[in-house]
Amino acid sequence: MARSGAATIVDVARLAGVSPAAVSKVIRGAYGVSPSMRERVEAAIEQLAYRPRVAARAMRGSTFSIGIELPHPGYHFFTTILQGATAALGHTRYQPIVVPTATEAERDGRALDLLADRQVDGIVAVSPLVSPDRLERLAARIPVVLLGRHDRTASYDTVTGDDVEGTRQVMKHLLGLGHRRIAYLVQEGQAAMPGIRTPQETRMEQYLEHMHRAGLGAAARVVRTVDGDVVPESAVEALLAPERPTAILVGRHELALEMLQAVTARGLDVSVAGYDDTCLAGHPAISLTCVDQDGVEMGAKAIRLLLERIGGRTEAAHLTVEPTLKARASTRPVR
Amino acid sequence: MARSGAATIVDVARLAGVSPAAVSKVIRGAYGVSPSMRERVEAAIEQLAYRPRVAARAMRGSTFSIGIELPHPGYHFFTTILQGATAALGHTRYQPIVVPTATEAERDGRALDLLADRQVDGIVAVSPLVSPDRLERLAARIPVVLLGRHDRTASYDTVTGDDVEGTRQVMKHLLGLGHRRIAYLVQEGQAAMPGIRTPQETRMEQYLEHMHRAGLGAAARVVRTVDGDVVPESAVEALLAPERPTAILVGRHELALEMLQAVTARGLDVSVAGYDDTCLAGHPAISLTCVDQDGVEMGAKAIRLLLERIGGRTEAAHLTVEPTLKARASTRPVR
DNA sequence: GCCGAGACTGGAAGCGGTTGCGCACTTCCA
DNA sequence: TGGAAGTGCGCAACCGCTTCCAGTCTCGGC
Repeated sequence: MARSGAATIVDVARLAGVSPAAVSKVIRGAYGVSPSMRERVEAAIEQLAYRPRVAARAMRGSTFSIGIELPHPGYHFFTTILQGATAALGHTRYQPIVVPTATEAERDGRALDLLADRQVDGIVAVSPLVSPDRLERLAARIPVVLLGRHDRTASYDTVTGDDVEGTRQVMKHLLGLGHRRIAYLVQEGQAAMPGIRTPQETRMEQYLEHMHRAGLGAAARVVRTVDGDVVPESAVEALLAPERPTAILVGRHELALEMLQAVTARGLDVSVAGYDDTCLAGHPAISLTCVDQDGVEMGAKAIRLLLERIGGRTEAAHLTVEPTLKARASTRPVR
Repeated sequence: MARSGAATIVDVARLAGVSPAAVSKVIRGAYGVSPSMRERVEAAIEQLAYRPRVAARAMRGSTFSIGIELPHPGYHFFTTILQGATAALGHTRYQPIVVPTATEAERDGRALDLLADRQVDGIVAVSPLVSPDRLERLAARIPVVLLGRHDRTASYDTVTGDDVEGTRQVMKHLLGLGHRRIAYLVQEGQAAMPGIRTPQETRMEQYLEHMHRAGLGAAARVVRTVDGDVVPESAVEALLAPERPTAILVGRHELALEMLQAVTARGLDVSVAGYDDTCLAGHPAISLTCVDQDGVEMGAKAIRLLLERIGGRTEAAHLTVEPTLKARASTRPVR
């Protein structure tokens, strides 16, 4: 036994009367072990409660772990992706490890480096704000799947909600209800990253496009809010002052809930629609219309792509997940 | 350069014209390096974009990582703890890694083993359902802090919400509003683990205690629901049938929201109070009365205890976080 | 001028696994 | 019966970093 008290592969080998190399083969299910040896080794492993150390394996072999980079664990949509991913990993030999990017400073991809330092076998990243060339460099060494990126590259795979279609649906819905003065609320910092097309940016562009096509280009109005959880009073005022829109489309779920609250609190008849669904959007007391992206599906697809890459696929894959509009009480016909 | 393309400590040493041992000392900030050597080494590190591999460090030294075991990332309260923990880790040299326990099967502590296999320097676990002796064994090897455990042991630290005080406050609130027929809704599987005192169990006991003391022992009524996110129709029926209580206390936030929804949908005048606060509980359209536990504070305290342990403390510490009652519209005076 | 203390620095031995390769032993076919 | 092919297993060399320890160099005090 080593000093730490835990058994090593040598202890197992000694007890089973075989070489450490043989034990290694057994635990990896590698070729070239007789049933009798396997049996003895497995008994020894059991008896010593042996567990291979990930670090030692990583020195030469594989860590059998998938790194998931998750910004802002408090956002419901992101945890949905996480659920899908961990579920998809369930019956494989790979383990998920999550690195939360808590601070703003880490959003630049530092968290991805941390995962690379851990020599994970693949990375699922939800970071929309990392520069493409940084990702290129990373993907050259480790399989990487990006979620929600609209840039297509050969070096990493992507899984993206169809923001064009989602925006089309919700705009059609609002226009169909008779709305003409429709505003768009977007999170600052999400709409203007050079070289990166974030989902919120795409949605905003599509919003403008649809307004234009409906002959409402002059009525289009984009309000930006700071990067954070709350809609500042100034943005609310900007939107709800007289000459206000009759409907507001919001780029991110949490902000939509806030906006809806602000509208309700003022007793105004302004429709609000958002992106991403949660159980609370469906709560009768809230009933927020939104474009539902299937996060579980997205997480699962990301893992599938990653495992394919690890399995040897070299050409890039780009998957799209179709959103569905959940029309609820927060959007009403214009009076 | 190694085959993987990334620089190793030897590459840095060669470029800087020093020994690998010297580089190691520089990156660890260890004693015994001259300013001039440090300078050269740092330049070489910069030039090669060198990053030490966690696995190799783990072989002899420390991984500088803290493992956080997080059940059910979708529950808001848990992610709050995570936020507090990662924030507290912010300016240390330690990195958080999160292992989500997605499936029911993993709740028995398997996730803790996975963290141990990674040789993390410490573990924060939110798992209420792991047996104490399993934790003892783990804590003998690695510093462990448990959240929300009411069992006090010498081998691991705990951070716990004061469930006695929290229940006292909400019961006083309900009794003060004139409620007499108060029921308690608890998640099955949380209230009857041998040898483990879960928060929900403690709250239930306190509820019964307060009912008794108020001379309402006969009116006390505990309804159990299955272990999951939804309150099954049967439990709702059991609670809301004629002869129903005038107030319902719920052991977990998500269930309280559901229960409130069921009550509202039926147009009944039944007060509902829950545990844990979220921004949505405070949403005017929902306005759920609840006992607010400061998850950020709990996460931060857990990290502080862990760092103390890593720093050498040997005697156990048990911290309590005081909850505060957020009285809202979901609890009203009994008619 | 010598010596001991103190400040740096590097050599080499691990840490616990994996892997390439060779050896011994069987089996198969001519 | 001989040799080729195949199977099962172990030796030893890593993987990249840390740590122990010994060696060198400097410097001040006697």
